[in-house]
Amino acid sequence: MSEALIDQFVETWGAMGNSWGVNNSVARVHGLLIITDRPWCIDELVERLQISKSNVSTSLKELRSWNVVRKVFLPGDRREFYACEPDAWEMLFNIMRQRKQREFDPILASIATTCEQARQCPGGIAVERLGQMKQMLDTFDRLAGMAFKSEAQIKALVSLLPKKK
Amino acid sequence: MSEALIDQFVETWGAMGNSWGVNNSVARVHGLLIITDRPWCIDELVERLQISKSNVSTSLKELRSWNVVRKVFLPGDRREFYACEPDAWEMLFNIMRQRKQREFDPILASIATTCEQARQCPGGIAVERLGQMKQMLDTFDRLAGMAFKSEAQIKALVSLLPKKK
DNA sequence: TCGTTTGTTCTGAACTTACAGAACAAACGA
DNA sequence: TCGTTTGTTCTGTAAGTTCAGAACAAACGA
Repeated sequence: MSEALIDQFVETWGAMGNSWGVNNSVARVHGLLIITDRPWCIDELVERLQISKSNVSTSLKELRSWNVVRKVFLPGDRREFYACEPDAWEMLFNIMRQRKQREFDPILASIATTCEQARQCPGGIAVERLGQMKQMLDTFDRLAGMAFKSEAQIKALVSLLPKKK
Repeated sequence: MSEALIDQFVETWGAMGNSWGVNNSVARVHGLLIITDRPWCIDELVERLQISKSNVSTSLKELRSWNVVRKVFLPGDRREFYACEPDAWEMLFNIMRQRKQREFDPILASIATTCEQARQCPGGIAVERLGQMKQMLDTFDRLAGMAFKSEAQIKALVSLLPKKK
């Protein structure tokens, strides 16, 4: 019975991954590690999720690159086990940090360059609009920087929010 | 010369779309509308971006569904023109609202259900962990709700942030 | 040393997505 | 009315992604 609930969560997490550009297998592996809250080795994951070993292997590599999963060595077992980051907020922050670095920073840099060049030679370009965009992205950048630097405060702040409904 | 700068921005915006799960053509059309800050009709877009009319048409439809582009009628011209939302922050908020609705809310609902069911029958599932996840998503939900309700305040707040660097 | 266990990377087939061009539909003017 | 302009939807192909299985590599014990 509870197996079905696990599946339910794993599939939901997979769907979440899908809408956020994360490969389905990657998200499913992650979901399983989250919901069972214990280390799994590759073959167990293959068996449980019914996907190939290569797929599991690359998915775990990906998850480690996001700092949301780490290797765990269990005494007396040669196999490598994998466990997910135990703190949900920490997990979220790790993902956001990585995404920002990989997907946001280069774009901000590129737009800053364009903005600089446009100042010299306007032409058909809407310099004002470009500036507005740049300013918005800068603000985003600053906010993210602040949040990542004072994670603890953010979490504390969040915990003070009025409770649901 | 400035044409090249426009291209530069359009490609950057396209890349941004890519990393956030938005189709490249859609993002490029959007980028062009943003950076030139004037209404374009379909054939102009076809000509300028060198993509097919069908592609432009569906891209515009998509952009309208995100509330970031709207039809504009120019007096004395039968054609439909398209212009993007003039305020960058408004644009961002519109996108976030839509994405939350489409991609976040259903998942939160699904996890809430799982959470409820798990309370009744724990089994192999880590109820505590599931609760933690749910709580995090709830917080996110609440934050978003607050932000969307008091958009003006958020913008005001943001404008008070210490300036860059 | 060699065989076994464990994990990673490569390869091609299956599936999915993107998109140009064709077909179609609607609005307008003659 | 019919032809022209404008815009949308359909269809087949091309391009890209995903993933199982095969090949490979490394670590360990005998």
